[in-house]
Amino acid sequence: MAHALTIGQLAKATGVASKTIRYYEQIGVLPTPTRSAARYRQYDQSGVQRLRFIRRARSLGLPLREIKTLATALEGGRPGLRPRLLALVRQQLSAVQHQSDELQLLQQQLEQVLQRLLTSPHRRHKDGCRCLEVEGG
Amino acid sequence: MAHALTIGQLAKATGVASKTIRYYEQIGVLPTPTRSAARYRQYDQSGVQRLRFIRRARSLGLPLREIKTLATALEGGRPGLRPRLLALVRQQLSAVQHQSDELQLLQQQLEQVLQRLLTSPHRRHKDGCRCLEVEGG
DNA sequence: CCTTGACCTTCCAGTAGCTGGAAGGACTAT
DNA sequence: ATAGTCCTTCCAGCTACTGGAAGGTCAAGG
Repeated sequence: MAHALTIGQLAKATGVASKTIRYYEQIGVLPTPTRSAARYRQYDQSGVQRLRFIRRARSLGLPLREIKTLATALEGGRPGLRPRLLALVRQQLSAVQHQSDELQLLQQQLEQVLQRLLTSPHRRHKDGCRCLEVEGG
Repeated sequence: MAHALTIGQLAKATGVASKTIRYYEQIGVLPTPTRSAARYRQYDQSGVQRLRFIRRARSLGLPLREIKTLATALEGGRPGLRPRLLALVRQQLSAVQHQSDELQLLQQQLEQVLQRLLTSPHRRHKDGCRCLEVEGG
């Protein structure tokens, strides 16, 4: 095979650790590649493409379970990919917005705690430590 | 023992599942409680306090490993608690801010993908699917 | 006394997405 | 031949729980 990549070369080309690539294969997110005589994995450009797709999806926060479905549909050129992807992205977007709200609340609470720790006198905590208490917590 | 709570009652009082309480005990975040003749766990008000402290810390995103240290120091009334707590909270705050930035970027990327999915024509993906590509991704 | 149902006990296993390490084979350069 | 770096497999661990099986306990009702 011309231009066949070993797992290490694929790892370098994509910035994904070899371990992670094997793991993706193990759980079926990546297809099993061909092997050399010495049982080394051999990848080509389509392997690079697929791995890049997976990482983009991961970086958007999609779970591997979903990515597996998507990537398989993609490989097979099956229809219904776009609606599924659309639904997933929308869902992910609202999850992210929710998470963002939570994180903002968390930040406020942490700032509150920080202020209290900095300003309140050094009193003993006999009745349980209230030093982490927050409004609405 | 007067006012001894079973694990289920503690669970109700704090809103933490019994399973989780046993888990906290198992990893040493909660101390081993006294037992009744039938080996039922017996909790008192200090158990409630400590569990509440743990949940507040968890809700601030602190890892159980750190909480274990804090809670133990708290129990023993050991000094150096405040500086440690202060450091942890500051650290957590900056982690949260970082996460918040990432989340915001993620949101933009998702919106970008969503727009593309909605507006671009339905073309075939022969050279790998670029439908998830984003600026700076 | 016996049963029913809700509680409690322990232990084992699984979740998500990797990461680390051990033990051994393969390839390259000297 | 040997050193060093790659590759292989498998097993274990991480976080913070959660689910389930198999069995003991307790209070109430018939």
